[in-house]
Amino acid sequence: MDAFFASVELLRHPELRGQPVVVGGNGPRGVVAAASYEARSYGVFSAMPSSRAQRLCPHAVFLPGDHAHYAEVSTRVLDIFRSVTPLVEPLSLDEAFLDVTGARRLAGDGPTIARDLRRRVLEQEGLTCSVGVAPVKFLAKLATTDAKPRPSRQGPVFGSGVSVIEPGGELAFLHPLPVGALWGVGPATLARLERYGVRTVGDLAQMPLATLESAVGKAHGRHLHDLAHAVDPRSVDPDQELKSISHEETYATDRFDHDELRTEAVRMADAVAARLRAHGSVARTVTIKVRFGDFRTITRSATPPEAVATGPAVARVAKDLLAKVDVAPGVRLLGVGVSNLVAPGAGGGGVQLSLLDALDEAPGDDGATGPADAAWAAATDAVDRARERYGADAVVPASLAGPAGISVRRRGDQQWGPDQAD
DNA sequence: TCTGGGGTCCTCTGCCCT
DNA sequence: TCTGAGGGCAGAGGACCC
Repeated sequence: MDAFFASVELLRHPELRGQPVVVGGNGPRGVVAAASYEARSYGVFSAMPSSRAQRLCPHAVFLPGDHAHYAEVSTRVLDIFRSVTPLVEPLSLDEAFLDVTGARRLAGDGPTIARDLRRRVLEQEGLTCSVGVAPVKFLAKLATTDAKPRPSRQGPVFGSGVSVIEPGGELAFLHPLPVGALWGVGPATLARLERYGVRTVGDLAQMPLATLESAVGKAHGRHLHDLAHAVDPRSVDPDQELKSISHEETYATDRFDHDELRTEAVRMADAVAARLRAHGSVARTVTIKVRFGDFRTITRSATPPEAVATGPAVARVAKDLLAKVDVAPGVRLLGVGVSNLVAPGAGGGGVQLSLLDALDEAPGDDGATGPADAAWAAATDAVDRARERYGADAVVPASLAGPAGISVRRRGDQQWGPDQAD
């Protein structure tokens, strides 16, 4: 999708058409999530600090972003894709790979399907998208970039919207590109490759595999070597397994108080655990992430004997980890995550619950005393049902519910940085 | 200048066990 | 009993992606 979040906002705010529109965090630590092509012509791009975007384009309209709405639109667009082929692998809210090999008899060749999809997305959702057609995944991705509109001083320059790499034409397309265009070549890898005089993908293709492996590591080197020769054995996988779930937040001002951070950890653990249960999994590993005021970032993780799935259980481990962190320098960001996901009761990490545990420890409000998971199993189930019916804030950990109540942030509520008043 | 949130994958290191 | 090698695993961090 082209400038997806900004384009969706323009559908809701048609009066803003033709103006530079920026979606993202508006606070001092916010970043740009998406910029319309008008804004891009001023040098505003995704992931740029909002403060810088404001300096570059002071008359731009800044919108806070609405993750839930974008997810809804994304689901409808994916439905359009799935009407052509079941082999749709979403990459993010605004990108997906489609394997249309089996659809060609009914729907036409790749370029025909691409043009048809573009037309239908525009007709049904009012959004433009760009499509790359190629024999392998990473080339399709590069072709998509090639098909996208380009910002210019005079406004966006629209291309055909469809870029095709025919079988046999892979290397002719690939080798003139800058090596940074390859997936997996970020700033660090680029710097290393430049030391070897590698500028283009063609340069990379000529580099001996052993040299490349010693430059960037074995696995990464082999991978880049394959890509430079247009080799990409990955298939389109519509059932990608989720590996981890996390929730992190940057604060508008640094936090120094351990108790306050503990409460924050409980809130995040609750949100993560809710998503974990919605996914039908339990987790073996809990990780916390702490970013200090000087941007130094540490992670601490633990794999308790029993897998966890409830807010109090995740919070218990997170708080144990947090207790060992010196927060005196000031905490800019705190995060709680779970990984090593397994099915409930699966080997090596089922949630083994003991009645003695339940009797031993009275359920606390925030897991501070280590409430037994057994006692929480039925309650957690009820909490999930209540939230499903009455909203995410219907039931919250007691430690978070002050006299005036509290708004519990959920996924995407603060996707692009803290608010001004946060 | 100042640098979000949610992910995946890889590498390195230290520890434990054989 | 001690020591070193090697494998497996957990933990930590880096790099990268959208």
